Amino acid sequence: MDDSDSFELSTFTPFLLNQAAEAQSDVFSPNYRDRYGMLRTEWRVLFHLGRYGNLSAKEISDRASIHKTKVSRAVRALEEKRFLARATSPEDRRSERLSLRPPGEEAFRVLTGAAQDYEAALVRKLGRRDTQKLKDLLLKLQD
Amino acid sequence: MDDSDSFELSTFTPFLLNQAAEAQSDVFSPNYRDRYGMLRTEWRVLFHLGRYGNLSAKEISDRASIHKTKVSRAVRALEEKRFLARATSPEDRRSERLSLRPPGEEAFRVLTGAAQDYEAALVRKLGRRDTQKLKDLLLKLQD
DNA sequence: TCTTGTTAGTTACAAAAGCAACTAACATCC
DNA sequence: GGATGTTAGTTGCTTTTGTAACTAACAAGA
Repeated sequence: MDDSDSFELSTFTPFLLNQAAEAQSDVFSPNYRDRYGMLRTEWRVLFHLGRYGNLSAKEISDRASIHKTKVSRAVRALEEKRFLARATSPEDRRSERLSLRPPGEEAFRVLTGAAQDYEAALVRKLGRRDTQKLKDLLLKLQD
Repeated sequence: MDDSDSFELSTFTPFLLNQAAEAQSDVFSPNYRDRYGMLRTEWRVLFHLGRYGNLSAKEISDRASIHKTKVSRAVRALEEKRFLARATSPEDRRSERLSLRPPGEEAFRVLTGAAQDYEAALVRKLGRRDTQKLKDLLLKLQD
């Protein structure tokens, strides 16, 4: 058998990664979608603000590797939901300080709880060592 | 510190998976995008036909877990590139047998080669054992 | 044969993402 | 101070995806 015959799709890592990422997203996305009408990017932005405090859109974009236009739209959506407030930064008026408002903080708590439950279920499924191993490898993959 | 403080984004698996999947796709996608003007779904459909022989759209959809509308559009795009041919199935006229034409087979060979190179680079980066471990865990995640 | 239900594949419309161009604010250099 | 370049964020337009409705073919039971 030649090379192309022996090359199984199930061994092609980008494909596996994509499948796994979509499958996991399908499992978790109902938490933010059904309950708060949020998109994935909105959930990620909310998470960053809740976890790391007030940030600018640029900082979120850099930290989370999300394109600035996606962040811009997510911020507007979260603002319309009254989940966050914007305040022009005094030292640089191009930039805006984003901060969660009480409903946003509440959503952050609920979703973070769901995320922890999700992780706990993952540990039950893969075991603690393998779960950690998976994360380590995924992190290593990003360099 | 309370729970929400201690929950790091970098430990949330769906986020890590998504980041890693996007990063790997950014690395590999130029192979099919720049050279053949293909989208990811087209590459996946091409791969299935090249690797597993003639299939129907439904079979590809099931095997690859790609929604039938995405498969339908990818098949049309590949047809327009003269990469595949359709033939109504004799035993069920709703279904179409899809088969690669010579240019499609050529693209399949080229891209499969690139995929093998990609995997080889991954093994150099993570090591053979860890690469296999990663794949095993990703597969296990999909149940 | 005539319902009733299911399946393969396509299409139409809406939602979302990607990309480039834009504005306004800053920074630097002369 | 004025020209030049850069940065934060937004907007407009195009491409791609998601969802639901649709057609045509099949299947099975009365």
